[in-house]
Amino acid sequence: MGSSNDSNIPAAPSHFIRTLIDQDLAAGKNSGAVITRFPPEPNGYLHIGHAKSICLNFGLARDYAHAPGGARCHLRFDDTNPVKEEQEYIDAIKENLRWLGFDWGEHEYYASDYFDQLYAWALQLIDTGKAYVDDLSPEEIRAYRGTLTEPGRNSPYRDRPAAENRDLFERMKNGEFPDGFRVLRAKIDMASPNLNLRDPVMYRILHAEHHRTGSRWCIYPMYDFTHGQSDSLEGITHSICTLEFEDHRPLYDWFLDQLDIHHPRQIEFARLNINYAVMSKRKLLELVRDGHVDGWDDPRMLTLAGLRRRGFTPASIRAFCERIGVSKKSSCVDMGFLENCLREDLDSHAPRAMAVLDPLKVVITNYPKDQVEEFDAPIHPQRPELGTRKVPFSRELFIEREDFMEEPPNKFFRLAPGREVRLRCAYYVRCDEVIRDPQSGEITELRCCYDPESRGGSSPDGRKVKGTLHWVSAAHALDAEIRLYDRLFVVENPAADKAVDFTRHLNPQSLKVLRGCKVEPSLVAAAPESRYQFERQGYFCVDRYDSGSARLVFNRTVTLRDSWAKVEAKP
RNA sequence: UGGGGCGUCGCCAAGCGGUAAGGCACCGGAUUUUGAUUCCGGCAUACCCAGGUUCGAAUCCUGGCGCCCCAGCCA
Repeated sequence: MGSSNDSNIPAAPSHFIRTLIDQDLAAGKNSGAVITRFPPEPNGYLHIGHAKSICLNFGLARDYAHAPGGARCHLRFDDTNPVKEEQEYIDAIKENLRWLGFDWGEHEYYASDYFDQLYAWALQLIDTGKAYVDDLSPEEIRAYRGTLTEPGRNSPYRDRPAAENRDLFERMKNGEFPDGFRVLRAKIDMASPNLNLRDPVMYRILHAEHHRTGSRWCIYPMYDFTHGQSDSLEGITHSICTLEFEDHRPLYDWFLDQLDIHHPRQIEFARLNINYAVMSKRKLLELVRDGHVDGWDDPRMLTLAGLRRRGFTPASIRAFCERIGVSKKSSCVDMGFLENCLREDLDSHAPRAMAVLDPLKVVITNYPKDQVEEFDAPIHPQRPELGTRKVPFSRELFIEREDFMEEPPNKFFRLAPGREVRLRCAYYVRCDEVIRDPQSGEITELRCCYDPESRGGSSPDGRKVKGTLHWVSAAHALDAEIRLYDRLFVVENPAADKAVDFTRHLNPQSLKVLRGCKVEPSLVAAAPESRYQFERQGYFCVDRYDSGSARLVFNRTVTLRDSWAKVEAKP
C-alpha cells in the first residue's frame, strides 16, 4: 500500500487489519465505507485490554474518515444476559470511553434494542425448519454434544414439526415455562468438527429483570445469535474481535446466510496480555468482590478507572495501544513498556515540584535564624516558557532520608559527613554533624553549613558538586499523604497455573501509604487529578476522591527511571 | 487422537520471492542545578526445524515440532 519509497518519513504504523480494509476499499466493497464498532458487555469495568480494542476500532474510524463512503465507529452494548449486566457498568463504560478520548456521537446502540427483530428472525428460522425447541436438560445437551474427537448425537426433539416448534417457542416467550426448561436451537450439524455448529442454543428461558427491557422478556437470545445480526443491522463493514471468536465465524455466517442479510467482514486479532497482571473481567471482579483491592478504580488495577485514579494520562494509554501493534500472535507485553509510554507523556507535560517522602531534618547552622528567601524554580526545565514557581528557603529544612549516608559506598554522591551537595535551585551545603537519638541511635538531624556565594545553586569559583538534592523548608512545607503503588502481582503470569488460585500471587507490598510527607507550599491548591513530577522521585497525581484542602493525598503514578538503583543493586 | 489459529532479537513488531524496519529493554559514551530528560553509538550472516522449488526464500511447496483457543442454557 505505502506508495512512498521516495519518502524518508518513517512508515506509518500499520497492521494486517488496515491492509485488509485497504484491499476492501480498493475492491470497492461496502460503497467505500468503513464502519466499525466497540461492543462491550456491561458486566464489568473496561480495562487496558479493552483500550486496545477501543483504540483499534475508533482509530480505524478516524484513519478512514476520508474513505469515499465515510467512516465511523459505533458503541454497542451487547446486553443479552440480564443476570450479569447492570446500568452502573454502562455508565462507567461510557465515562471511561470519553475519558480515553473517544466520541461515538449519535451511534450508541444496545443489542437489547434488537430483541424484537431477533425474535422475529428466530421465528423465521423455525418456520423454515432451521431451528427447533429442545426439551433436553443442560446436562443432556452437553452429553449429546459429543467431545472434541467424537461427533455429537441428534436430540430426540430435533425433528419436531415447525408448527410445534413455533407454538412451544411462543409459549417460552409467554412465560409458560420455568428457567432452563427448554431452549431454542439452530439445526445445523451435530457431527461438525466445529463444536459451535453442533446445534447451538439460540434462546434460553431467563425470568430475569433486564436493565433496559425490564420484565418484558423472559427469553433472551444467546450472544452467538445476537452479535452477528446486530453488526449486520448496524451496517458494520468490519467486525473486529478477538481470536477466540474465530471458531464462531462460521456460525455467524450461517445465521446471516439463512436470514439473507448483510455480512460484515469479521477480522480477529490477539487480545492484550501484560505481565504481572491479570486481564480477565472475571478475575478483576474477583479482586474487587473479595476485597483484595479497594474497588474497580483501585490504582493498582489495570482498569481504565484504576489507571485514571493512578494518574495515567489518556494520551499515554493511546500511545501504548498504538505501539504494541495488532497481530494474530498471542503475546504478552512487558509492564515496563506501558510505564515507558506513561513516563514519556508525563515528562513533557508534568510541572515539577519538590516533595520529601521520608523527611530528615537539616539545620543550616550559619543561616540567619529568621531569614526566609524565595527561590524561583522552573516549572519545567526543558520548557522555560512555562515559567517558575516560588520555593521558600529557611534555616530548617527537610531532605530525603535516603539522600544521606554516614558511610557512603563508592559511587554514592549524595550527602555524607564532610561532603558538599547542592540543594536544588538553592545553595551548596556541607554536612558537619550528625545528631542521633541517644536511645535508638536513629539519625534525627543533620547540621550543615551553606555557602552564601552559591545562591541559586552554582558557585562563582566554579567548583562542582556531584549531587543535587530535593528539599523543602520545614516551616513552610505542607503535610501530605503519599501512596506508593507497585505491581499487584509478584509473578509474571499469575493465571498460568490453573491449579493455583491467582490471588496467591498477590504482591503484599503493592500499596504503601506514607503519612507525614513534606511537600512544597506551591502545592496547596493542587487540583484533583493534577499531575506533578516530584523531582528525583517520580510522577504523582492528586487523588481525585481523598485529597482536599484539609488533607493532601498524592498517588504515585510511576517512578522516574532510576539508574542509581541499578548500580546499587549490583553486588 | 477432531477443528481453528499462531510461530521473525529478552519483550512487542514490520516484512508478502531480491538479499532482516522500528519501538521497548540492554550495553557503551556525551551533555545535565532532577543519578531524570536529551543526544550519539552498539545490539538477528539471521527469520521453529528438516527437506524441496528458484540465479535468489523469512517470504513458495512438502513433512515435522511447538504454543494458543473450542465440549456455557457466558460473552
